[in-house]
Amino acid sequence: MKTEKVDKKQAILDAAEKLFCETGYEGTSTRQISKESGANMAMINYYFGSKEGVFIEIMNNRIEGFASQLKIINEDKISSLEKLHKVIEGYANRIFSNIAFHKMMHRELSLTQRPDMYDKIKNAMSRNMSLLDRIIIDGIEDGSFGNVDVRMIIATIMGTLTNVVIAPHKISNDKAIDLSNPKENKIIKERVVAHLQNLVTVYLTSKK
Amino acid sequence: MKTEKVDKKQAILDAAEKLFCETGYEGTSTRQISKESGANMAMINYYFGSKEGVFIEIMNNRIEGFASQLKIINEDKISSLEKLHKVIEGYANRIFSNIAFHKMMHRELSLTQRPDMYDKIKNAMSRNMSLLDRIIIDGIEDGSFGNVDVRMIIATIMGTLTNVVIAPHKISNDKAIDLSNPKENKIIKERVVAHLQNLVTVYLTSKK
DNA sequence: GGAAGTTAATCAAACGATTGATTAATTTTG
DNA sequence: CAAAATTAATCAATCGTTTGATTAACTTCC
Repeated sequence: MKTEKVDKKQAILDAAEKLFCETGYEGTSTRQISKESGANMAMINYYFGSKEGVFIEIMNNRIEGFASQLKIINEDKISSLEKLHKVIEGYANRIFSNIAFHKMMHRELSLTQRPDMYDKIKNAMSRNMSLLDRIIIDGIEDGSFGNVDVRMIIATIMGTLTNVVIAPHKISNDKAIDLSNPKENKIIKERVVAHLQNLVTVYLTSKK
Repeated sequence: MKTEKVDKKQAILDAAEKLFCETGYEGTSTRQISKESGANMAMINYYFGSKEGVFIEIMNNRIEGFASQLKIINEDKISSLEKLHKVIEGYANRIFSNIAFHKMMHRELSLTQRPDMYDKIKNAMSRNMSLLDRIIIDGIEDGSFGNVDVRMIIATIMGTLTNVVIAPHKISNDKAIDLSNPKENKIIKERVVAHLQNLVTVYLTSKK
């Protein structure tokens, strides 16, 4: 037997993330985390100090690999429009492969309380917004794009993606979309990416 | 002294809504509601049966007046594009005048649990989406609009509005937007309305 | 019109259950 | 054996809810 048994520390993180996503931070008890992970209750405080420590560790792990992928795009020698298309695709990939976490992030972000985590998430988002900001402004300055409200364009791109994964959508008039189904997930992701890429292309190049 | 004392029932609803918005449903205790409202703890169960009963009552009251305003628009004898512009404005007005509630709605909606309320909110949103759906499809059929992905347009409209009020935005590079300031609230609202109206106009009429 | 009856509203106190956290003892590991 | 990991038991605090009693206002009846 090599590493048949995963270490309890990771088991706690996995279980906690799953539960936080499903029932929220306040709605999840340490006993639930203990049960779900198979670890004794005391292990939570042993490894992470507190319930909030678990939450913070989860957020830090997730936020960590966030900026890296997108930064590379901005250094490519491609047009502003192509950059924008790539960013949209990159965002969509990230969000659609971690829908539960993305929901949780937005949920906990909308609480006035918990200021340290709030700031951390806010800063991570701000960094991404700045990247988008840079790309669009470059496009305007080099004449690729018309003169538009940059911040609102960003709100449209991020808002559309978030709305599709969070709001309850229906694909036809009766059947609800199930994004946990990999097939549907892929279809909807490509659909929203195509829509957004098309939308920004038409809009940004319309009033040059 | 006429009716100096406001009704306790309403005081509980007001206090609970404020607290639910600030700290979430699970994060708010009945004792906090009692303290904030000035009503005895037992009054919560006396009037509403349970803490969840308070929540349900709040949601019902808010959702109630939701469809009425928008329905009227669809019966106007104006073009599809004008209808769309009016709906965008109507939505924005509603959301921007109840930002805290709108945040709370989205937050509690993103929980997998609490199925009855979830369904209620979902249905209310679906009704609004159907209205938008109808307007855009009419526009496509009578040749006013090009052939676009209707559901994604709706996601863009609702997503943009939600993103602006929920995500942490900055107006310049350092100062954060404060939507609780009536002046800023009005400015940002008009800005997002102008952006969305402009966006849908350009996009929907671009490929006729 | 005033005593008797009825009602809704309000209260302090307590209920059992659950919360996050800690202890001290035990087992596992290197 | 010593350090690290894990356990069951327990902690005080807080949770949502319920209780029984009291107040105040309104109805009914003679």
